[in-house]
Amino acid sequence: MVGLIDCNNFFVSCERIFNPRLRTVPVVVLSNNDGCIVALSNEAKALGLRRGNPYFQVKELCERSNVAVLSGNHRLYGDISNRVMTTVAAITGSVKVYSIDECFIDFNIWPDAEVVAAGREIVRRIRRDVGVPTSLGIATTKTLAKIASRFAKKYSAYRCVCAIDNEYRRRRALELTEIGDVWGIGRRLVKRLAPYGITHAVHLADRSREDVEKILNITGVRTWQELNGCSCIDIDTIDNGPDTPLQKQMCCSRSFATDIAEYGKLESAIGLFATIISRHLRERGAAAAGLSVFIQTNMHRPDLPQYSASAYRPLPEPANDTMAIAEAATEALRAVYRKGYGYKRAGIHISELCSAQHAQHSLFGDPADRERRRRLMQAVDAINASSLSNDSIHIASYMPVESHARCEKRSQLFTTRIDDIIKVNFQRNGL
DNA sequence: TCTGGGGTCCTAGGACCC
DNA sequence: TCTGGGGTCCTAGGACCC
Repeated sequence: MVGLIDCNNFFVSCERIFNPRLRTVPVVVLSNNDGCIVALSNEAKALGLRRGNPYFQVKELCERSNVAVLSGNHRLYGDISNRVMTTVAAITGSVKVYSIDECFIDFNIWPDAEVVAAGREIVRRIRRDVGVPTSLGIATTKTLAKIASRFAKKYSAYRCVCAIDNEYRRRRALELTEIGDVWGIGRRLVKRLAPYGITHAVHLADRSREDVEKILNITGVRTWQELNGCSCIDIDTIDNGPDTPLQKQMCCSRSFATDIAEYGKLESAIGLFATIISRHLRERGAAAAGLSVFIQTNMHRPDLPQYSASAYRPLPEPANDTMAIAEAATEALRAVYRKGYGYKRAGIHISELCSAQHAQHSLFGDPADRERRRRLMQAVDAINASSLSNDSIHIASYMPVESHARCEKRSQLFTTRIDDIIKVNFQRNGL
């Protein structure tokens, strides 16, 4: 048996830990730039708000209904996520982190009869030790566990834990689950499946393997197998131990608060992305052999001239130092930039990651220079880590985040910044 | 006259996930 | 005025290899 822990309305729940006033009112959390809603409390959902709503379209409704509106505070969410995962690992011995708010747990360590009780204990401990409400689904495959966790969240009678542990419950769950709610079936596939009368999970599960392969493809067949109780999606590929395989791609991109037309401003934005992405590379002990830069005009404004393009640049040898990345990225930017457009979004994308340790050096590179750069970046990282801002030292062509992104309603860094720790004032003599 | 069969790697694009 | 960001896998097609 495998379990899936899913944190309820995760970003909102993180905010509610440190701000009890938010616990009784509808709350939404916005994306970068305060653009869209990315997380909502149940009260906000009840008002008709949905994930993905552009904020400007629902701003009035939010104000009218006294919705608490927050900008995303991702350092806080990352830290709370770590606490959840650590708490689970302390009970179960291991945990497979799937996303910031989800993890898989191996339930085979308990006898079948004790699975639900063990699950309840995990949920209780996360609530008590971290302060986040969660839902737990338990089943024989990950796709079924996902379905079970939806039931656990949706129906209070389950008291946060739902196990699909026999054939009757599996059939019943598949009958009640719409096909679009199945893990791996998105909007497009819902449309593709509709003409075949496949509207619920049970319809897909009951088709033949050949049919499924014809209508979908090999990934569809895996989903079909999982729905039928045959486990075939490997969680070892999403292991998180020290031997975690390196991810395959990395991307850093942003939308701008206002369109950018001047090349110089775009170059400083690319300088920022280069800074962020090379820091991530160093943190993971990885290096990039090449990168591409993309720029895009505002596609929500068809009345303006549209242009989007990307350009690839190889690096002379795999690198993770900010200067080398920024240099290649700037060169790529020069290749794609066209005058006369207002750019809304830009980014750097790396798809050739390798381990920095085992990188193949260039025959013509200078080992002494390589070592100097490595030590320089080490020093920069150390200084930036010890300062309150992440970016005390940075390359010259760099634009601080605040200057181009809106994040007007961000909460404090309650758990990761010393100045933001909650202060409690005790008063004596009944005052 | 006639032009195989079995591979790999890379890229772009499409689909999905949270 | 105003519409997120960071990933994954799969497929098809082109270029190349022996």
